[in-house]
Amino acid sequence: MSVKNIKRVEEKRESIINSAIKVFATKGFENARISDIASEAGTAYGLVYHYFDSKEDLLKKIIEEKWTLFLKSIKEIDERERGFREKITKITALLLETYRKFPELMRVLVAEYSRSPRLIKEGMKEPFMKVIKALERIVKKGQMAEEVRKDISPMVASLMYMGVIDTIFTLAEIEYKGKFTKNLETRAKAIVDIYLNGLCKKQKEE
Amino acid sequence: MSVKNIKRVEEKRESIINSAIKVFATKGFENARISDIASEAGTAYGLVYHYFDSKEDLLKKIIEEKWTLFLKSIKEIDERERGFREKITKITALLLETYRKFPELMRVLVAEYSRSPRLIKEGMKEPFMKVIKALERIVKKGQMAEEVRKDISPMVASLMYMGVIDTIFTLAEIEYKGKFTKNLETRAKAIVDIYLNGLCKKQKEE
Amino acid sequence: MSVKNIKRVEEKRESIINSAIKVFATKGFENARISDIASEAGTAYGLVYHYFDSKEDLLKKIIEEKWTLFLKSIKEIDERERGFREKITKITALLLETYRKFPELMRVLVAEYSRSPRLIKEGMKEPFMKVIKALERIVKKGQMAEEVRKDISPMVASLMYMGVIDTIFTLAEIEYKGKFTKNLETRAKAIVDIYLNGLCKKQKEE
Amino acid sequence: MSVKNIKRVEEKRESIINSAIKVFATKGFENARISDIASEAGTAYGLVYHYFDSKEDLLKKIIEEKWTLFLKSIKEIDERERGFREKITKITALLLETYRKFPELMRVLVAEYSRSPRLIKEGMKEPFMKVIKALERIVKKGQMAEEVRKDISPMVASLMYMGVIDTIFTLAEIEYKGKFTKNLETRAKAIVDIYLNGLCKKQKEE
DNA sequence: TATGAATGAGATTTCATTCAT
DNA sequence: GATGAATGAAATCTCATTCAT
Repeated sequence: MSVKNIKRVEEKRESIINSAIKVFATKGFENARISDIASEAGTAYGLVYHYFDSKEDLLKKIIEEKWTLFLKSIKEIDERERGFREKITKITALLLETYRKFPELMRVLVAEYSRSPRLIKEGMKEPFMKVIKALERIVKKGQMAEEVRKDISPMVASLMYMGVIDTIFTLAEIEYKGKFTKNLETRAKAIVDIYLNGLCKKQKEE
Repeated sequence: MSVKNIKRVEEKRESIINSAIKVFATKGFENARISDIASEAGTAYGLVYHYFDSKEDLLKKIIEEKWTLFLKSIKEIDERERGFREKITKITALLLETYRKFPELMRVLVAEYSRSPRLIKEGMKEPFMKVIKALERIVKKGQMAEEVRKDISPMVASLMYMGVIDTIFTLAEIEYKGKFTKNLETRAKAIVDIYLNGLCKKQKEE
Repeated sequence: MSVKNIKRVEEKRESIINSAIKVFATKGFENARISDIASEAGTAYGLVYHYFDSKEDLLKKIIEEKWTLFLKSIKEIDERERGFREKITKITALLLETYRKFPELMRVLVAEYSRSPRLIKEGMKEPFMKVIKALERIVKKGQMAEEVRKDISPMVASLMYMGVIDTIFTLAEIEYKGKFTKNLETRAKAIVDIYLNGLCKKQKEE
Repeated sequence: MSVKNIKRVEEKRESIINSAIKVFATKGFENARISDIASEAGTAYGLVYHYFDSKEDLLKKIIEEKWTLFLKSIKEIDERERGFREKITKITALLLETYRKFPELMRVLVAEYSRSPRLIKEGMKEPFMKVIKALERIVKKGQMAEEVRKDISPMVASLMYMGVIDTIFTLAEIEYKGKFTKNLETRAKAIVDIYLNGLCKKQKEE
């Protein structure tokens, strides 16, 4: 096979993945039809089965590939940035920027973890859990640097960060119908700020 | 119809609702079959259609009825308790206690809002939004009493509180397989504490 | 049982029959639900089964009872009137008048014979065939009186008369939406006139 | 797709249509099951939904396609033949010949108009009404040529012609169980003759 | 690779009918 | 008589997946 053909094949696969993301985000996994995805990608539906084993496999590959990309970026941010606040700020900026560009992608990635996790088939939570683990390491370093409270388990702090991101996207859907605006960005920062500094005013005696 | 019969009918309806909650929580709405719900309730599947128009109607009624109960309790707590922290603590205790007793119910109620809201059919978000509105009033009072930061919009604070609850249940699923333990309770409190006081240590100069 | 009760029972049965006629005419037999008929009659649907064995039995009884009434009237007209034309005119007037008063009834009676007759369950064509037989006798007398062509079999002439009636009702439905008007009456007479005198002008040499 | 494949696909579709005609004619639309049609056509029932949207769509397509064919033939006859009687004779011959070859088809086509027209879903009466319109033009020309009575509206005359056809098929069902015989043909001609020349003897004084 | 015809398990929903009260 | 809860057979329709071309 020529190099050009390999590229064309890769493009086709990519195109199916992107269509699947759009359809999964719009209709949800159960209501997404392979034929929707195929026609969105401009191919015959039979072709989907050349690249993926099944509809579930397609979702699994999306989750795996995309979370793995984030994992890489998160690790890079962890290495590059100094303080915990800076790291969280950068990671949030990355996720928001991705949402701005590919809102459907983020909806799929986050929806698929925040649904009742027991429903998630084996092999789909691993990529997400790796991200949690990476976040845990960041929290731990923050605790060692006396920047983060030590009475909170890193796992809990990480899971809650993902909840924060989920909340931001829920807000985006409810109030902004998925459109990214300056206003939304401001509110997103406020949500992260609650996570970091709390909703209540500092109590004097502390 | 005799009083006894009315009661029996009400029990049957209740029994179908409870079975539906269990099945929706276990398999998810899309994968729940009416026949699962019926056999769980010990009735013929046709009977489900005596009480509910469709599977979707069944979910809608559950969401409506149950969130409405919470709405009532939240309003009572708002009236009874003084400070913002006390109110949030009491509401959280109520939700956790309900989770302890009926984990499937809480999974259904929360899952149905945290799904991409666009997927939720009209008529299902209203009850949830009423709860958000009730929380907003609580936040506003907290701001007026100088207990809550005024730079956060009540709507954002309320939505984030629901995200906090969601995170608690996600944790319960991931780490405790849905079983309620003392340990989980402690961690739940920690999560609410982050929401109220922040994850980071207080900065001296502030 | 008191006389009053017998009457009340008879009224109930009548009321169910009339509701059934309305519903059968509106939705067709297959799409008519027993519950439609019952609620139209203002009773519980279970009660229908006190008076009739099944939905099919209900239709059968309607066909039988109502066609039998017509059969009686047709025989009376046959005895009372002299010429063939007079008899046909009187019978047509009777059917039209009934249509004016109870269009649904006529739609049910005629629809149930003009549908592909093979589909009609045993026991439903008998009453209709008795009417055909009565018409045949009228035709035969017309032939004996040299008023009716002798080259047409009475059975064919009778069947065609029913087709004429059917055509009138089809016209009423298509052009007048089932409302009886003076205009419709004029056209109905024209249709019967074609039946009696032909559509074409008389040929001179005949 | 190769030419051969296109042909095979077309054959399959045709085969489903023909099976549907048979089943609709035998059991009636409401009682016809898609699985009956499919097994009659020797395919899986799912395939029916590749070619048609629903059972109703299948009937609609049949009505449309087949009446449209007749419409074409009727127009041709209108152009080719001279007198009104000749045209009616030829059209009748066409319909009878089709009945001889495909009795189920004719039963479906005619049954679907003679059912209470209100029951017929939108989009099904149009093709039939086009035929009526074509017949109306034929009647009008007959009137202009002084061959047809002018006191009859062309619409009424056309509708009645369809009633005549319906009567012929009813006769065929009742007396000949759907088998086409010489005898039936003679009687069919008699029925059309009544339509053209009337059932009664010419009155002398006219 | 690419296509889309073909398959059939499986789900929802309807509703005539029964029957306990 | 009257009611309507309960039953479950049966029908339509969907759609993931296979596979011949």
